[in-house]
Amino acid sequence: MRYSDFNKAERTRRFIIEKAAPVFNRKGYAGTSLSDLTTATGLTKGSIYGNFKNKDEVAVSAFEHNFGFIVKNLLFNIKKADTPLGKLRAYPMTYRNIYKTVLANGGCPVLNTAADADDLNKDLHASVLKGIAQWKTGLIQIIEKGKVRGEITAETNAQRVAEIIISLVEGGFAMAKTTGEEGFILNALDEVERIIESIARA
Amino acid sequence: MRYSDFNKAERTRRFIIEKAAPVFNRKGYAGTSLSDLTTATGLTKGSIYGNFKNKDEVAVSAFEHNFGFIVKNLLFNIKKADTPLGKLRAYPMTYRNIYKTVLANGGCPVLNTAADADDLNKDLHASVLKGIAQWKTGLIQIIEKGKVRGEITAETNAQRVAEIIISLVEGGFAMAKTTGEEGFILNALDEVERIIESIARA
DNA sequence: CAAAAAATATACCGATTGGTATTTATAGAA
DNA sequence: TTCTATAAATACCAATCGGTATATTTTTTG
Repeated sequence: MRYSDFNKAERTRRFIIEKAAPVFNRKGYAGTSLSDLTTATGLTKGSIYGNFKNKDEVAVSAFEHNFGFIVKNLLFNIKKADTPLGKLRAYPMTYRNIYKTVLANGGCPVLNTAADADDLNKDLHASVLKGIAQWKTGLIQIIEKGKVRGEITAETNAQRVAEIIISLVEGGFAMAKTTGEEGFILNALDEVERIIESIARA
Repeated sequence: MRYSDFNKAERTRRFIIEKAAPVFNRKGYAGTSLSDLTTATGLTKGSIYGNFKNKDEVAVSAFEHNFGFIVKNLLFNIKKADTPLGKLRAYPMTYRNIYKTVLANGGCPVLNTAADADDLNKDLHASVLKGIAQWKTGLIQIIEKGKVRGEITAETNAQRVAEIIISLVEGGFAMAKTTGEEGFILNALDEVERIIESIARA
């Protein structure tokens, strides 16, 4: 599946998304202007509007691109593990692998987009909600399977643990990005790992 | 210290900050326009620019106002407690008291402002950094005092615990606000309390 | 390679942006 | 209560905003 497998329009569309993604992630939806996009891509407004309906559509595509990068890495490591506990450990492991890249591109897209899209862009907000729900459901399903298989203690409240893990990772990313101190995300990931071991059956 | 204790300019300045604070917190720096501010206050641009140098100054003042609300509540409860452990417990306790108000005003100002100010507004970013540093230092000092007094185990890494607590609270607020599910912040606060008890000497 | 189709660039639109001089209204001091 | 200082409203500015119609290239197809 090389670039040449697609026609010009599709190639340009992908090119625009790739270039726009880090800009939206850093400057936010309202903070990113069309001229930011023409600068980032080297293309003109006409070209962008020939491939996207409007700025909203570019923003949603950019978010999905950023989110997709994280999901792709997560799935790769989750699939490699063959037990629920192993799959659960794949989450903090994956974030350890990619956190530098994520921070270099402006932080976690889920949190960044969530923070500024709530009141400004309904499509973008819906896309973020879908991402969070997907993340949470994935965690819950693995934990529940772990309980069934006896790897995880029966008293474990899967939803609760899932929400705590998500909050830790998002908060850790946000604080690490804002302060420039990687310790925030690294300590958060340590804590996620500690929580996972604490619900594992001895 | 009533409103009438201040001259007209000071009263108007405070009035503008009060009205602008929730708008900036919800729409972000770039997403809030001058016309948003004139709508929110019922005043004209001339009046706003008569009391503030520019939009940046209104934004910084609004952030400090929002942050001040949280700090005020925190300090009240911290002062009431007379032991380090009690003061530490005052943090999650305070957030439990005010989380509904915080969410109703658009979420935690630290996270909201951090998320969109990083690349757009240096003054605002500096103000957020100061707030986070203040929060973290406060936690560390209480934990260290707890270690000296023997209330908290000597092995406790104060900075680590402080960063985890902050990440949990910020992440919990962000996810609760975005999804509308209070469970995120409530579970995060539960976990903060569990962490505090886990470093308390038996 | 030529013609048709599709993609990109150019030039423009009204509306809104942050910001400022200037005028009018109000508050505070005598 | 009058005068003066100050605060707020009005009217304006150039620049930029998101978006579009049209012209020009560049692909793609026969």
